Amino acid sequence: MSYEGRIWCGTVNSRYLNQKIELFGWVNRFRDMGGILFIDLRDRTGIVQLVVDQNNISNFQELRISNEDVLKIVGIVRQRPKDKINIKIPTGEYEVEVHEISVLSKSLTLPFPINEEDYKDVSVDETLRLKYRFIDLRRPKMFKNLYFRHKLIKKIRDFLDENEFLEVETPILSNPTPEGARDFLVPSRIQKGKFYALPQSPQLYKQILMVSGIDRYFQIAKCLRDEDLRADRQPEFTQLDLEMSFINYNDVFCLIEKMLKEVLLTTMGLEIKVPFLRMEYKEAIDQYISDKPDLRFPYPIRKLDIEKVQINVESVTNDVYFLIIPQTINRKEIDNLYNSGYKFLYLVREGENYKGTLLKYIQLEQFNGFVNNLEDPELKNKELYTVFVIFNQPKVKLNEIKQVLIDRKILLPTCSFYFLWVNNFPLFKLEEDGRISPEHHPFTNVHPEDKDLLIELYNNIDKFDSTMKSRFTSIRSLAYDLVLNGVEVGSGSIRITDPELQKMIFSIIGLTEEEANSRFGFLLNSFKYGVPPHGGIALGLDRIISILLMTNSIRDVIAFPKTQSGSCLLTNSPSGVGEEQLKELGIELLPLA
RNA sequence: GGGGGCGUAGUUCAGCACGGUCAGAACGUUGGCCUGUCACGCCAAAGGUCGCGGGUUCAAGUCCCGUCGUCCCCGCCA
Repeated sequence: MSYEGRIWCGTVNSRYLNQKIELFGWVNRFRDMGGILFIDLRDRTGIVQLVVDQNNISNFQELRISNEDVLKIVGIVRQRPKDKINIKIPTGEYEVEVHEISVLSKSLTLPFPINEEDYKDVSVDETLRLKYRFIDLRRPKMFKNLYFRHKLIKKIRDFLDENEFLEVETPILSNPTPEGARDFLVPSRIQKGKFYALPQSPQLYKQILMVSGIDRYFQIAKCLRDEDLRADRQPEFTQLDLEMSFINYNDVFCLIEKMLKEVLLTTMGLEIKVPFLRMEYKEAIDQYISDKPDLRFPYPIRKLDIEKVQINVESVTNDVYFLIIPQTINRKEIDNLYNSGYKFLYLVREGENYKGTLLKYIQLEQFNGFVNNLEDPELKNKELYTVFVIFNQPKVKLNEIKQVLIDRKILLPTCSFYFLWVNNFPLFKLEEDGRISPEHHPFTNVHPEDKDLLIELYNNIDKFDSTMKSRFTSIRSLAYDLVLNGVEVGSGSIRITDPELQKMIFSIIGLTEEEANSRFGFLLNSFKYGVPPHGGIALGLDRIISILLMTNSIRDVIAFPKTQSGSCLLTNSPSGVGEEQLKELGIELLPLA
């Protein structure tokens, strides 16, 4: 074998011309021509063609090569004749004349094809792929995904290292974290009846590390949440978790922007514009009906000022909203929308040509004046647009219309990747049962401009009924999300370091001092010994990688993912455990319902 | 917890709405031939309890009920 100077199949080139080399790999395909045998030998770097001539190989007749056998060969790299060059593969100018060949191991016939050509127009059932994940990962596409993931994470580590960050590992056997999801529990054998919780995030530990003066911490951290799965949600997932001292949120934004710019450039040659657009939470909800707008489609839903733009419809009793798109939409699609139940007026302008139901309710000149005054970078060409107007309906309807146009690919994205900061999330949300709970987590700092409001509401909380409690949701926090293509890919905040404020928050969310101390006492205690102001963020790496690689689900960028019911089809986890093991843990199972 | 899709040779699928020559195709696999192929070609062959269980019917891949698996979505979760 040869570790030193190993030559990879996909890298055979002129450097090795006429040299005797040793190659290892899998039989990707073979073509037996009778007296001559061509083998495409594959490793993770690619394919090279081997030529096995019966004149060179003594045991030619006994060779019973089959696909996916593992071979070791020794041979001479040759230039292929001009008319025999295969331009489809990087090594296509060369081939290896085999002098020695040995089959290191045989392979059964694969349960599904992995050759890219065989694969082109078919997608194998994912159940099968997951059961035979070891074969699935041989596919160049899957290897590419894992390779990219590796490189991205390595570059992130390098970048943060250069910026004085320290990677610190925090425990997996842990206590419940304040993220609000269900915990995975691990029974303690030594202390029967007690449980560890697997961390939903390293949140508490990283704040402790700030008290410890680590100052800049990060971790490529496994996070675990016992909630239902989705295409972009796994019970265990990987976050880039980081925390910094003596910073404000702007520092976090700049750091992440700089990091992503550098990392995406070096890993995929992608140039992204920084700084990313920053949008107030309120604005996002107001204009895009979402706290994670997809600004590849930068068309807000806006209120029409009917003082300035008259709409002569008698039945307008409520706000009028409009959506303007810088392109024309044909009649058929508009009819389609209308027939699927959306009620709207519309106007399509194409040069001096105006069409649509809105036409007879407006004064065209006035309306054009209004459109021309819209400050909308997407509306450069104001002679080509479609406007939808609705009234007496929630503006969500207009957003749904936009979504239908996107789904039907009538509206096309204006770019491939759009990063966005959504800033100043509310500090609290109101639960259905009337409780106030943290929108992010209870250590999120209040926005300085809203601190007085918080104190005022807090002082009057006893007088509030449930409807008045909703006033709490108007308090802004120093929490922010990073959004990529309409997907939340990161979340963070500036934390509370003022004990009085922290007490207030616990009190508002209904946590008694006792409960707070039992859950987070160690953190609160540490804050008594000199806590620096700090904040941070966690980026969902699986999601980011999945979006960048444009895979259908995050499963395609995770080596061994779980199915929607939380199973690993490769290992058959989760599985039952024996009586003995349960007994040792002091656990008795209830009968299955 | 709820809604929806899918489940037929090793694989990808057709067949199901209208029950009865419907056990089919392609690729793959196996055997044979072939010294320049590269998705090699040619000849031949094997291969399916139609996810599982029950029901309706003279008759069930096909209709009904249940169940299991998987995928997508809502709830939940950043």
